Amino acid sequence: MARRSDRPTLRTIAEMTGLAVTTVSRALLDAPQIAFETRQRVQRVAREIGYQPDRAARHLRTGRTNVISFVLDPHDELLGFSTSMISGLARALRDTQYHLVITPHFAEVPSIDPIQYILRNRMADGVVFSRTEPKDPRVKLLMENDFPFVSHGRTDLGVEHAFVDYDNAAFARMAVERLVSKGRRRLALILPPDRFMFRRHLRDGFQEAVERAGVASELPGDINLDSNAADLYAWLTWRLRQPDPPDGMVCAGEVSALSIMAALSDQGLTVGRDFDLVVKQTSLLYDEVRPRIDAVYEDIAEAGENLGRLLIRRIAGERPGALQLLQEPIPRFADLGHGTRAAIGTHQTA
Amino acid sequence: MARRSDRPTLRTIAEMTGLAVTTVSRALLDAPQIAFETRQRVQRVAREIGYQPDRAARHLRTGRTNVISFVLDPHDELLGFSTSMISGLARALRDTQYHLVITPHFAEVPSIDPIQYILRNRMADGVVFSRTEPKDPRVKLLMENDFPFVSHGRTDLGVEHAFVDYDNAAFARMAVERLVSKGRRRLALILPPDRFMFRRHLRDGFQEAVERAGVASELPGDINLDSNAADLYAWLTWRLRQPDPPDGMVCAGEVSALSIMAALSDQGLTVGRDFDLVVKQTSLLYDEVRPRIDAVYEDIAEAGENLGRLLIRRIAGERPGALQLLQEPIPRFADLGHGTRAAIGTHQTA
DNA sequence: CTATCTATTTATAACGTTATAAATCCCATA
DNA sequence: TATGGGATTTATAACGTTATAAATAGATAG
Repeated sequence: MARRSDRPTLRTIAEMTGLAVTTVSRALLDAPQIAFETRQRVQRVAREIGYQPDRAARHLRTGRTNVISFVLDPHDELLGFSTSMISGLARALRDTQYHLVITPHFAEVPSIDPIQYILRNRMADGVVFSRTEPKDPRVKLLMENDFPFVSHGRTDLGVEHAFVDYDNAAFARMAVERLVSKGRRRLALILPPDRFMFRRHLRDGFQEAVERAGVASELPGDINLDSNAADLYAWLTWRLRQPDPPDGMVCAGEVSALSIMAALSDQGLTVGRDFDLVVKQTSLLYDEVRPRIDAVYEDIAEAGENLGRLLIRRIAGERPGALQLLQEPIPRFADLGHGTRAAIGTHQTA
Repeated sequence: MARRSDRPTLRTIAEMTGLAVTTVSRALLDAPQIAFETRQRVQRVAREIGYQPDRAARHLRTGRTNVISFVLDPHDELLGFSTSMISGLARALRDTQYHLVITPHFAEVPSIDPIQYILRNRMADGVVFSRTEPKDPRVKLLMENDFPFVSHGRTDLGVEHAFVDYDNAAFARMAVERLVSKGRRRLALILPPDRFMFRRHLRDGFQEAVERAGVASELPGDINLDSNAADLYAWLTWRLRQPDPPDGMVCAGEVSALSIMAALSDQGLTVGRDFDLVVKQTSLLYDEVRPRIDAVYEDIAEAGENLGRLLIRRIAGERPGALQLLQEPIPRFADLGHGTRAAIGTHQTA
């Protein structure tokens, strides 16, 4: 490891140029009151010797960490959700002063813990997190502490805060309309667990659309997107044998969609002929799945990029109310021509 | 956000107790030369007012960040590999002075970038990363800078460095022996891409075991674990129609295993009757897969925990040569009774 | 009662940076 | 030749911590 004295500091540059440390600092910060020529010279020398400002000293002096933290939820890690999110965040932070640092969160502790950790230890200047709840305690805590954040998802707290959300209600409406247009008349909806805010949006959009279309609908009681794959499979297998089984389904999770397709296939039903399914898709991996299913795409990387951009503006002091974004659903319906080959999941033998 | 003055510092405690700042610092650090009674009093006051040492000031003064960084590889994110790893690392760091911070790495940049980033910006006191290569440039760079690290995987650089690795050769031997004991006589092996070190271990173990057992073997040329799922499916479908198709297979990735099973099923082959498959498994998700397949488990969380522990000892100055660990494979063969129900993947209708 | 030692506490300085206020320089103006 | 003023540079202090050296108090020995 480079010995302490090896690392160039402002003082090194000051000695090399014969200027005062203060002048060097200001020259590098593009502060006013520095002669153009001086600035040039200082910046050139800094570049030549590979000067890198000391984060700790900066942090100590300015109170700013220049770090933005993303809370990594282990539930989100399947199928590259987090990868896309991180990739989008990094894109937003590129060419800014901010570093991206990821704070892990563990399923066994309350969701507020990583936030408290960030606040207590001054790990960052702002934070991004996912999976909001209607009365999200993280949002409460952060607002109390006047700490900048942008949540991925809305809340029902009656306070204005910065967020980026996907228009799940629009997704559900779009899905229902698609199924109805394909002649389906009894639709089921698989929802995320109770505690999440986006469950409401999905349900509201779904209800609204089925009522408008005048078709029958149902919501399984105990089965949700976080259920064990086996439970979902078992439930649907059972349900398909009951009277008036659904002939169309909306599902907001792609892993669950695989279980649904497995159950359908095992019951002798062919998707696209006896049954239709619209899935919310966040990865491109499942473009490979056969039979081809209707999907509505949610661009997580774009969400990440927007979250990053808004957070920077929030840290700069903009009003939270002005930093709210709703992402539009993008249909990738099967007949629009996506995907190419069968690979994962249930295959048709011809 | 707590105003600067709100936050208690050593000075706050010094004023409250009437002691000097230095004394307070030493009392909290459990340094020698402090009266027992003084130490008690200081620590009690610190606890009462919720004193939290300022990381930046500490870092500036001591040169230590008290941070350990894990480089998050997007390739590893599928199926909870990273979650398990992070969870194990966090377990190792609990009740130590160290914070865990995750540094993202992106597929489009060289693997050395995040390491360089950590070094340049003094992001951590030590680093853990995965997917080593025989001549891994990260290992070289870190050794040159005498920067503490433990790699997940070995290298072929001829230098002693700290690592935790899974005994992939033993896994491959175990898999071959299992297949042979089930009567298989023509075995194929699906390997990771060329550049990874563990490809060699897998191949060596496989070769050794097939030679000892005297059975036929083959390795597909262009197909590997990072191949597109569709390519693997297509290759195997083609291969099964050629002369002398394999009747047993070893696969070191669970996602690929699904494609293999899909291809087998689509060719009318039943795993367990016409064909056998041994998979290296790192998640428990696929306990649900049917037909039941033979798996050998790799405990990633345990690897993470060991990586964390060894890294702390490395930072404390222990010789790298003394910090090397090989993890033993754990068989989870189907007849040992794991898993319960069909759910994801290819299902048998009867 | 003074000198010496030990136990404990404290003053000082420094890590590298930047905010503030003060100083210097150069030139134009009176 | 002063004088004012804008442009530029610099000295000083501070962020919160800890390493080092110095100081103090109390106890023991001579």
